[in-house]
Amino acid sequence: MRSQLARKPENTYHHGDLRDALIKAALREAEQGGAEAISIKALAKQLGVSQPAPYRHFADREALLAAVTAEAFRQFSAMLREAMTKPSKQSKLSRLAQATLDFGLRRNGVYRLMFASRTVSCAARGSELHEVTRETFELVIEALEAPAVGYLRERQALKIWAALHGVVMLAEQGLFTGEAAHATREELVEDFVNETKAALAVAIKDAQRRKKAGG
Amino acid sequence: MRSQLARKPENTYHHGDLRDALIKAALREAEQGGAEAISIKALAKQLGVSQPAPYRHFADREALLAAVTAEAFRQFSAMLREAMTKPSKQSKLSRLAQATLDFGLRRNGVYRLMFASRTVSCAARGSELHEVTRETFELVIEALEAPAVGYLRERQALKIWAALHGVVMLAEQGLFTGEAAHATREELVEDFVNETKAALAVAIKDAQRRKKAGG
DNA sequence: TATTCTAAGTTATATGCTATTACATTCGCC
DNA sequence: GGCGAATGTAATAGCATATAACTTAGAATA
Repeated sequence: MRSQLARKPENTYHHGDLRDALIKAALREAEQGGAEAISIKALAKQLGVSQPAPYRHFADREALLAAVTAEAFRQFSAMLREAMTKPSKQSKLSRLAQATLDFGLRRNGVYRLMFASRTVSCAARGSELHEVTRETFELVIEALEAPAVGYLRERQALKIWAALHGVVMLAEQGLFTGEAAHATREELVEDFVNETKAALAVAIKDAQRRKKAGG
Repeated sequence: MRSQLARKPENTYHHGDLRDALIKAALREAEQGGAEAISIKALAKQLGVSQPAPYRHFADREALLAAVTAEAFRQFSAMLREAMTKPSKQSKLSRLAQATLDFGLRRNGVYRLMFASRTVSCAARGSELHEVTRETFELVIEALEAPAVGYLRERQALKIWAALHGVVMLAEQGLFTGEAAHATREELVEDFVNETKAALAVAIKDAQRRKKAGG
């Protein structure tokens, strides 16, 4: 590893860290146009290597996309983690929700790469990509700040996670910009967050009462 | 218009209805692989016309995708309408929700084409595509079977719509198949439906009470 | 009915991307 | 210092989008 730079130093045969540079550059390209915007050829040119060089590091385009998507999930997780960690008056869940919405709208193309492409759903169990998606979901569970009672927590995590993704999707589809949309994305997200908190509180209290009565 | 068939009759110079045949064939291709699976060249071959023939009907690939997506929305709307219309013990909203989930999972590729591609978000206001997406959303509002009180109805429609899309998305990502997912998609959808009904009932009663008190 | 205009098709071709093959260079290890 | 593996390059095949120039059939009208 001679270089951490995206661009290859001049007059060198070997790039130094082409694999990593490819992933980073591809992520930049995906920022706007999603997976479609990622072209092996264009990346190679951009990084100053020959067109087939990337194939030394990735079997084919799909493999590159998988690696890029995994990196995107890591960045996403890091961002969520940061949002959850920083001191704030708001709850962890609220901050996670806002961060998700923010990521989905600001980094539109990357978001589509992560949640709306065939790449993820085709990821084999045990693959790097499959792992990072699971790890991200763990963060959602953590954000609930609730004890594990049966699978109540997982269920609520799935629900709020689904709702958040739905809001991002509709926002990108333009359903919030029409005349009929007299609810902001932020309002809806806060609604979902509050409903989740309420449902979780009720369900857990209920489950514990039942347990006490039964034992 | 000599022919409604997908395939061109033999020994004819003109196809007869190539535009329509292209849209239908493209939709078939998208069924599995989404937008990526749609290739102008392949479609032309399939329909027995020369490779550039489609360009007589669509300026470029994007234009074809837009038309295909619009057709997909029409089919989707028709399916929702049917689900809502048929006699059943369940509420309209419940049936719409189940139909949406069903469509999203069965016709995965088409669903991605509709809700997860750049095509829709780039559709200009007033375009055919923009219109059909709005019409579909009108169905959701209708399914609530609630009177219009301010924008409460629109707001709840947006919420349930978002939630449903989120469930489809996570299901396709495989978050429901892991060990941690001890909630079925159907359960979650029914949860969302019930919450929507409850919230709507409360909000409308509340608004009407306030109106009576104010007047 | 013959003519002519236009819509819709054809062949040929330019350009860009993926991917493979065969060859070249450098790095790291012994 | 030499050798093998890793990592690059050049050349090329194959497929997709898109355009240009030409051709045919259908329809509209004199």
